[in-house]
Amino acid sequence: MFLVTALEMRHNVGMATTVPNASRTARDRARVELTDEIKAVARRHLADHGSAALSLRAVAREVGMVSSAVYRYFPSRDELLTALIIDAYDAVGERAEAADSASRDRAVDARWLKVCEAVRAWALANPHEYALIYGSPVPGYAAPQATIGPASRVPWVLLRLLTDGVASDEIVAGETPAMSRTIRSDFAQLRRTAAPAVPDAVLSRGLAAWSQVLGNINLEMFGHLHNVIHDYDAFFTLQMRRACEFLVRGA
Amino acid sequence: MFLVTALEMRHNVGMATTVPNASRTARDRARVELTDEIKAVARRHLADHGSAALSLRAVAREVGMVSSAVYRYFPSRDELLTALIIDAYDAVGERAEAADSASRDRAVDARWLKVCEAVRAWALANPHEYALIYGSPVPGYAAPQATIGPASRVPWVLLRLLTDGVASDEIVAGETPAMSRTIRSDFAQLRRTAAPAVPDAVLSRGLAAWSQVLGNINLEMFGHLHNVIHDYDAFFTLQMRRACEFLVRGA
DNA sequence: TGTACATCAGTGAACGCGCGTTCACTGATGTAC
DNA sequence: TGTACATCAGTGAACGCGCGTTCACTGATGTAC
Repeated sequence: MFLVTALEMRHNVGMATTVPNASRTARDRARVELTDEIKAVARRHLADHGSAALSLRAVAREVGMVSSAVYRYFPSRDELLTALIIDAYDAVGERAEAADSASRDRAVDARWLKVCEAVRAWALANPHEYALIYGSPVPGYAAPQATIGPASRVPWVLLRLLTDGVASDEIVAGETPAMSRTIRSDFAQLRRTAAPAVPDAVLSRGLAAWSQVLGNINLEMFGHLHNVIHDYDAFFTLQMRRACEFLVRGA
Repeated sequence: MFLVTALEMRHNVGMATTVPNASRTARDRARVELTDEIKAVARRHLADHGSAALSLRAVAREVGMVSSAVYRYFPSRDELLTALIIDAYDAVGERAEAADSASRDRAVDARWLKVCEAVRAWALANPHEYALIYGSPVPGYAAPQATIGPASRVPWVLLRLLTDGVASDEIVAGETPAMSRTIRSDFAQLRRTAAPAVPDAVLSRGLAAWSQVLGNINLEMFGHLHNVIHDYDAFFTLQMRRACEFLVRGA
């Protein structure tokens, strides 16, 4: 969970997606369209062969270009990967934000559940993009600064839910477990950055709930529940419901 | 979490590791040693370049063989990968079992915590082997039957702890959440296979605790807590302690 | 509005590389009599 | 114990493949006057 401040967020969000009508010349429009097409084809290749096997040449071939032409759009294979990673974070972030605002008038625990289910639904629909951002990192690839903003969108939604829930007394502080000074200071910084007035105990339970979301999705998608659980939908909802309840009740 | 019955377990466990003195001829001993050396080198290459980039030729070069010679030991690159996966499952399984038996005389929640910490310690010490088995799957690679036994070792330890805890009343059933018929039948089968007399509520909480172990390790190892949490050791222990308490107390 | 120049997308050949796998072979090690 | 034969590890050349990236180029699109 990367985190940036709200200001940085506003600056970063949406920068990765295209800006359809801002540029007017035919050349500019063609450039935007082809950039998108390259990314779309690359995304499909990701789904077929995984991120490590993503090949500029194969993508170029399918787009109908000669391989060197792709370099007019992305300076290297890694930059293309970065673009895909940013798009993936933005896509799941958007789903989470949409799920949150669609349930704006409901209780905080119900909204939390909706957001978690939106994340899972996106993951199931885009397994390789999910693996790209939440699975094992691509070997030899270091995520650049530009990914931090998009990567923060989901955590941001969750932290705002915690903040709202604490403010409205829908989330109770509960017992504060013993914790070291370093952890308390980490939580204090998190509070300052993104979750005003949310007590340590709630932040801790919030992170636990979030780790359970990703843990469950990983177990499910990477086959570790094979032959154990058969109705994944129901199982996920069951687990998330309980995690939610624990989050808001603190016990 | 794959699962096999206890009988299959006994049959599978240890089959992947070497059998030092069972074979006597110089040729056989050399074969065992070289097989191990190839795997050791391959493991190191895994750590350097990731599983997708694991190259038979590179491994052969470092072992000091010509590339085709490796085919005397592994019929293909995928079989070598399978061997590494089995070894990884066996390694983490062994650590979990050792942690469990080392704390045999303690309370069930303490033992659970020890097992979780052993899994994390192994993951931190062998990040790429961890990614190999609990990260995103290797594209184009389908795990064969032979991995199921070793993959079951850790879940097996945890399920036995649940069974013990329920038997000794250290784990209380707690409230049983509403769940669908399919889920109840999945739990019933799990109970039959591996966790006699453990009620649905406890199985459900147990799976939640396990998903939290993997969720936390993923968040930590794959960089999603970067700049948020600084003392990962303390954070993991804090989260696991709370997960444990919830597991045994059921609320 | 028309022209001269600048910008830029896309081409095609080339560089140098590493990969998995097959195959016929040599020579050392093991086995049966 | 010695010999004839079978087994098997390792060699080296070859097959056919795909990769990322560079480079000088052509021709179309855009811009300034």
